[in-house]
Amino acid sequence: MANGQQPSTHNMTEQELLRRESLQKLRELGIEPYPAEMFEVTHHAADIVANYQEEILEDGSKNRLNYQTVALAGRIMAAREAGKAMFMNLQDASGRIQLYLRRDDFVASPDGATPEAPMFDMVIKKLLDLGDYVGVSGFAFKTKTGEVTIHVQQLKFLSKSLRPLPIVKRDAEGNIHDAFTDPEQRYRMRYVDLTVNPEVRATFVKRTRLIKTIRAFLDELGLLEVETPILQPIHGGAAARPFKTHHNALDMPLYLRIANELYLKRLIVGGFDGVYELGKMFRNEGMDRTHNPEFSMLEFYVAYKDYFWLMDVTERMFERIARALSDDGGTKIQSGAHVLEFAGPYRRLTMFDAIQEYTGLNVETADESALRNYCRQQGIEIDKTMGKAKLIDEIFGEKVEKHLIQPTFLIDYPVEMSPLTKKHRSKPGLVERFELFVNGKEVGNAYSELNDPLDQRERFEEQLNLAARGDEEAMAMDEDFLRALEYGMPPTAGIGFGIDRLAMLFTGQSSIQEVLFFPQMRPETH
RNA sequence: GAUCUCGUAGCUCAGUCGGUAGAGCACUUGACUUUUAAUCAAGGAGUCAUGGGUUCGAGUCCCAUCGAGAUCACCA
Repeated sequence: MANGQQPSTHNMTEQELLRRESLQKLRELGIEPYPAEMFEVTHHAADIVANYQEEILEDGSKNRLNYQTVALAGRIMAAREAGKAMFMNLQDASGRIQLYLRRDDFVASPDGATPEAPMFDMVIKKLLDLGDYVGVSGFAFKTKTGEVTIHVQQLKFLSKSLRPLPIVKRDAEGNIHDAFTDPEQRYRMRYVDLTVNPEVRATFVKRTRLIKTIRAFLDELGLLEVETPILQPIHGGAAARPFKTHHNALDMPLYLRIANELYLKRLIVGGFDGVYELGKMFRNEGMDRTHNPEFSMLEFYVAYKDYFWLMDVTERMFERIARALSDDGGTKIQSGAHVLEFAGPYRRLTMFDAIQEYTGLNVETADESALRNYCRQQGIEIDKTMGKAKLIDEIFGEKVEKHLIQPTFLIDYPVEMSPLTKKHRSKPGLVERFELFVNGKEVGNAYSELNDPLDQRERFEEQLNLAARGDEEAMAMDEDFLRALEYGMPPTAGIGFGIDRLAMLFTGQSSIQEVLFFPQMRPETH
């Protein structure tokens, strides 16, 4: 405690009290449980386990060939006493390795051992608890059961753990016993989750590899990584409700960005050929297993390109991600019952053709009332405010989306739903837009960007009409963005991906909370 | 936001018809100098999420609140 107060101990559990007593006893013995000086780590558990070598001599004895002097640091995760010897499992960032300690090795230990409190019997056997961080030094060997083990000659406390960790055990068949599984506790105490559930750690390592792969790909493509404002005076670029805040010095409202699209396009106006941003977006909407109020997006914009070019680039990027994240370096990813193939080219299907294929309905020739009848007949929820474009979108969402398992580009959307997208070069009423669907879910959204400033102004005005009719998600007029377009933006292709969704896809997780270290939670009540 | 399910020891979970709170691991004490879900013996550990109600009596039945999960609605 900062003010030197002792925390009250009256509502601590038995085990917490015992650990505090152990801490006190260590101090009384002159052993500092939280030493300041660094501990020099020379090796990591996984490397030793993987690379230890020994040879059998002619007389049958063994000769250890490497790791004769090692120092490791980590948490003690298991301990098995065997008389005057002891086995422990040490867990460091690389994995686990077994430790072997003998009483004889600690009889004359310089580390605070006294006749009244021998290092082994008193300190190691009694005052060392599971979860403590220790530094150990010794040599590697193989036990007679064949497990690579560190024969510990010195042990140093690095940090005492005052709370018992959940004990997760794994038997010889690999079955996990007493796993720490309660999602609430796992998300609230991710540090505990990461400590005891190695597969959770592996998921997050994969997430980072996903992001690094994307960065490398886009850097090689020659795009410039940029940062744009998170606090925006006008929230634009997407249809969503924002978080609102207030800047005191300027005495003005600000919004946490729901998208960065309009800023990235300003940079294309400014003369950059290609830019990308990886960052957090914030949307003040409902939460469920695919939505968190803050989430990560990748957006990139490239001048002189169109949406066909983006489809090619997307195929190459996804193939590379798959190779980086699959277990075998291949392009296939197992996801539930499906094996997803990320080697391109992906199927390209117009929205109208997709609906025709999966419903038999020709939405191009059907009029609004025919679509309404179809929806009613199929039990698709609709309301009176929905125009033809919205009805088509509803039919697609209900009847088609779930069938798009293998990566599929769905192309050419009605103009009404895409206020920032260039009109189709040859199909009236449509825009040059695609969404990428994988595993029945949308993972990316792209288009040939609208760069006609007069057309863009009309689209914003249509949005204002929607807002006037009560649409809380309609976009606001952004005069500065229009001014930028009036100066001239080259033809540009742009695309956005939900990074968390990609992380879920490539790690086989069905909840966004499993790919966010700290998903949003209601406050704990004590 | 709606509906359903759940909340019991540090962890994972039992708890029958409403009748003194249970197990395994973890913890404590003891035995064991190559064990490994170590084993063996003994022991301790609980505001049954919180607050009300019904009842002679509530972990159990009822109501409210808090938290979580699932499904739906909205969205990426």
